[in-house]
Amino acid sequence: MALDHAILVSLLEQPGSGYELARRFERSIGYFWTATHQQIYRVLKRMESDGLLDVRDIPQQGRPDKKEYSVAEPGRDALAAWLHEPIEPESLRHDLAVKIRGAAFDDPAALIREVERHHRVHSERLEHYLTGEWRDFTGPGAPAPLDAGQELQHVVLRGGIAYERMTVAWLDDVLATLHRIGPTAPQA
Amino acid sequence: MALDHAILVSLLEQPGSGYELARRFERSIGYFWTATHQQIYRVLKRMESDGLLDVRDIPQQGRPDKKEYSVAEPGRDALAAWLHEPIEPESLRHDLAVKIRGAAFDDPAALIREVERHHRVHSERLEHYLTGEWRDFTGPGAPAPLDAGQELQHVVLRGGIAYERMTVAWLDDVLATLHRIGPTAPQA
DNA sequence: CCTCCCATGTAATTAGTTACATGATTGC
DNA sequence: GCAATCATGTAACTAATTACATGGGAGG
Repeated sequence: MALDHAILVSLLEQPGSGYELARRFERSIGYFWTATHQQIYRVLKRMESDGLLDVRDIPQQGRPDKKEYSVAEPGRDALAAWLHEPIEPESLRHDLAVKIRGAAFDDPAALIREVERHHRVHSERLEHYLTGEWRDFTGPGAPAPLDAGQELQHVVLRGGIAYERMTVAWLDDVLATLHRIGPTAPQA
Repeated sequence: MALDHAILVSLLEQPGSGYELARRFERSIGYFWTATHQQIYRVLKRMESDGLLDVRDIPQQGRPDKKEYSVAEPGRDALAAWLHEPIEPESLRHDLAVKIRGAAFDDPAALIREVERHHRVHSERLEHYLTGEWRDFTGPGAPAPLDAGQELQHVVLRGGIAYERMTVAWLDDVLATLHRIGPTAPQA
């Protein structure tokens, strides 16, 4: 149920509408948690009816009206409670690794294109993160010194950067391995 | 629906019972895909009734009888089809990162214990992977040269090792950051 | 005109988690 | 006697995905 908590954190950082949250889940928060707008609207509704969130109708001109959600006191308490209870170190779910092991029973060389595609995507994400880091934390326009919240955002971003760098390097390794084993007959 | 495919790969590598699969999902396959026995039994039943798997009843003495599943021809085809279609590079779901950003609205220092615990778990996983690598691929008892399937298993394991190493290093960074910002009043 | 952006949602389905349930054997 | 391992499952619930649905405004 960490989507609830991710929403609480995001709304504490900045109140906003379901649409805005959905966009954030494609960007900053989305670096370590994903959610679609359908899911977000549903959860917002539930959390609001549970009293964890407040809503305000905001009429707009030239665009549809929107509902701005913000965290109510009980929501803040719920987040604090979650922060104080331990969570399980999560395990990966990595489709591509399943594919790579599965390739032994098919043609490993046929995977090269797919791996190259993933390599491209992760390289782009890395570039994107690095640009954001420069803009928000390490470049000349960034605040200095950073406050606690910014330090925490930065260390999370550094985690994303480390992850993407590691992944790109591993995909290089995978490609080298696929080329090395070359075209082989699938195993029985 | 990658659980289906993970099961197909695992059963191609070695036929086995639901129980055995559940154990593998705590070990080798579990490094990059998780599943509980309940889920596995349900999916096995579905895949068998869809004709993707064959079952054989194996009576045993001194232990409960078991059902040994193996991949049928249509299952092999289904796996091959999946291997040839592109998948989305997956995004992370990282609870701890949510917690770290959330700590800005609570007491960051209270997270130190939790982060240390995660650090311990990931260090242990790293050790465990390295032991397995030595046993199966790089140590004196390992086969040489490796065949294509073993090469692919090894490169996936190297990915797990790289992931754990990266994570441990990042958690060091997180701990240093938490210590640096020290005890602070939560933000508005 | 067409597409993208803003903004909201419902409905149906699939996947995953948690709790409950049984029962023999092996080792301490 | 008690806990762990082997072996199988059902039931209830929660979470996530996919498809469908609407409608105005802005920009090329």
